[in-house]
Amino acid sequence: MKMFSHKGGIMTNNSRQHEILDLLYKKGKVSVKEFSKTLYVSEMTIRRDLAEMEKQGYLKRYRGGAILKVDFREMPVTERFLLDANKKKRLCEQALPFLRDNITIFLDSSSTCLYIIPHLIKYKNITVVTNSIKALQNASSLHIPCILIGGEYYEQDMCLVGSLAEEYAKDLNIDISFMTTAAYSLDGTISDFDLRQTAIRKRVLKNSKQTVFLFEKNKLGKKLTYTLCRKSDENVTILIEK
Amino acid sequence: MKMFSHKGGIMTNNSRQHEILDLLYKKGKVSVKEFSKTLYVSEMTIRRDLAEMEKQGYLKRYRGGAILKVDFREMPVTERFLLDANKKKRLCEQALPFLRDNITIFLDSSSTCLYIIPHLIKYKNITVVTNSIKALQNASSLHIPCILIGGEYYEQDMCLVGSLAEEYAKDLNIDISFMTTAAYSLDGTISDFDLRQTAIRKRVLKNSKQTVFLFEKNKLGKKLTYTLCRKSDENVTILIEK
DNA sequence: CGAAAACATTTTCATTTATAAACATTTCGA
DNA sequence: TCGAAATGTTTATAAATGAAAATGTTTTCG
Repeated sequence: MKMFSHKGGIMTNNSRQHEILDLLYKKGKVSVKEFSKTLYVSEMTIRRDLAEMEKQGYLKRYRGGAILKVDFREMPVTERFLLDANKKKRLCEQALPFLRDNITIFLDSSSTCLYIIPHLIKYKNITVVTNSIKALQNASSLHIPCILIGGEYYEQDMCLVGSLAEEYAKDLNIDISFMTTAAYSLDGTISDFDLRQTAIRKRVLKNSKQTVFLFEKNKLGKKLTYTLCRKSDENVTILIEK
Repeated sequence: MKMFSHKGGIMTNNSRQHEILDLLYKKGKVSVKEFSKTLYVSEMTIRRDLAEMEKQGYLKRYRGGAILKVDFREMPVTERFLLDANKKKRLCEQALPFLRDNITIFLDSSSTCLYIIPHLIKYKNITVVTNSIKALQNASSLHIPCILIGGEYYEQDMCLVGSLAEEYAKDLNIDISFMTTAAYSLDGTISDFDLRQTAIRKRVLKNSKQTVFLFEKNKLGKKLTYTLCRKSDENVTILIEK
């Protein structure tokens, strides 16, 4: 009974299982009943899917349903997480048209970029490059191949920065980078208050064919100490929360 | 391997227990009544959850409710970490004489090496270099400066390996490395079954002034596919569980 | 202080609910 | 059209739950 191939560890050709994951990412936690009603299949079929997906590490079952497989200490399933989560999720949906098969993407250490990850399983042969431990763990839990940029650990942001990280990033060639910073001003300047984060983003940007910035509304109209780049720069795309 | 039965296992099984933890995070201390009303289950069910979660060390019960455990952050990260914890702790104590102020040490991705970390706070100005996400997080949570070697992520061992990692490791100079492998044979050969792990250890060893190996008894008398080094090599010290 | 009242917890048991296994049916590609 | 895979249905088994009774703990007040 080979329901779907497992090439490269990525779930490539079972659309219902994709929908199960999408639903899970939308709600954090979904019951077998709800899956069954939403996807118009019997509960038994859902259970079979869940069993298989759990075995492959895509999610965690609990009696009655399934729950996202994330480190719950970092990301509580309830309340706060789910609140801004919806905003960020919607913002990230604007980034989807940039995704395609067979590319290497960079995700920075912002929490926003985490919401791109669940969509990646729909594509074949995507490699994630990141300096973020959370992005690493989330992507890897979906069996997406990951490359981590090393360096000094910056605990607060759970990411790697510093001259070592910049050095390491030099050798990596990225198709599309996804990033956020803390400020996007009216005149099109993208800036941040953190020197080291800006430095590594700058380095990655230089090595990326294309860079997509994702800004929530509260980042607009500000200009901070360190400039990363400008709206008008080559290969820079800006997406703003609607 | 015994998967998660409802008692004794990791609690990712039960989504209500996540919510209990979330609530506790928010309020610090919550009564059984409040849990019951908030989560729409009987007090009896809450008590059963609390009992189970207390047994697993996630919280402390008191008459009428529960309190978040202060040392929650120091909790065992995985089941494997817990396995033979005392043995590993004792083994690591043999490594303590090698520690001193103002050095850079390497810790590999074995669970054994994690037990060295708590001792590091006694010294001034120790920097940890590692390719292990767990070592990174544990050391960093004690405010020990950490440098992570980047590379391809190997989810199973939560560490970074591959040619990139080896490349990165080239530039790092280590005073003392602490490592384990899966086999130490009678003729003094240190070997392992994992090619990529062996490769990165080999690279680090080459850049270390001194390397200390830690072996549990069950690693003795075996020889596996890939040789890392020999007992007789320069600057290699071997410590064996007593 | 000490007994009774008030309350919390544990134990036990019946009920509900979820799951998996076995079997039947449908779907879809060769 | 045939056969295998996917899905649905039925049934037994197992697990979770809540109610009630028994036990244990704290509080109150004479």
